[in-house]
Amino acid sequence: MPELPEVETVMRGLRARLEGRTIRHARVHRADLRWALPPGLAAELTGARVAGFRRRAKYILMRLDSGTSVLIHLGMSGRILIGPAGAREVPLHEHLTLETDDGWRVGFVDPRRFGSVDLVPTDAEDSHRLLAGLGPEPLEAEFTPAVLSAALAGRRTPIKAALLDQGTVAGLGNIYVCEALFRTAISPRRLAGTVAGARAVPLVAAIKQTLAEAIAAGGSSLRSYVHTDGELGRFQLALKVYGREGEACERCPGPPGCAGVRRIVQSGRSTFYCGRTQR
DNA sequence: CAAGAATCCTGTCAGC
DNA sequence: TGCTGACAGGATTCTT
Repeated sequence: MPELPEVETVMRGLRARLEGRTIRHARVHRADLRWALPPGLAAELTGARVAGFRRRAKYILMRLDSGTSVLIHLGMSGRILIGPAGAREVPLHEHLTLETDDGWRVGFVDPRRFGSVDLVPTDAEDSHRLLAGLGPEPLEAEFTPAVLSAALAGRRTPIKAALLDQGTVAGLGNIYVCEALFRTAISPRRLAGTVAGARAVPLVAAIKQTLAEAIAAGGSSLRSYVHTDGELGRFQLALKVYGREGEACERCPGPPGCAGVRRIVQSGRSTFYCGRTQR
């Protein structure tokens, strides 16, 4: 749900509210998420001072002064709600609530419970089993055409599936893979191995641009996803193909040349693309 | 080994 | 209005 730009936006919202603050109370309302919340979570958080934040792929890491980091994954439907402390009612599907020393409450809300929260030593964050297999960060300098080419070479899965694989590049999801492939006019059905080499150059650029623009717009925000401040992201207005089945593709004059944006299913997920210009 | 399907869970929306 | 089925931003685990 939240992909890299949404997670980045949420992480920045948390940083603005929590960095440097002390957590006065922490309470777990429900522990059976994708993975069970660690039994010591509330105790670890209570009284801790928040040192800082970091994002890796679609994960948020909240570093505590104690030397422990809180690893947060929003799954498909996870959100962070921030408001003034003191409300007596726990919002529906809020599984974890924090209260800060300066009077704010921060809630982790996740109806589908595909998200998770875990603890990891700050000096070994990247060794956590959920982070250990991740590919390069797409917005960092380490993500180059040569690196992507090496990851795609020889693979016979569709490029769509290869880019959704977090070991190829970390943080892309269904929306931004569709958008980046549209921008580079690469068919989502093309075998990944054939994108290694020359085609990887514009693809890397398009991935970086698409993600950067989405972050600048505060994410895409379809349906349930809401920012920490409760506002909806604006990037959905800029989506060219995702969720636009049947609409005219902006590169095509329309029928009879192009039937508009198509939707197909690849490995169980919807793919949106232009059948005429994406080859 | 690698690729695709099944799976976890709840909410929403379209169609009848 | 109410019911039913399809579908949803993810990522692991199970089957071919």
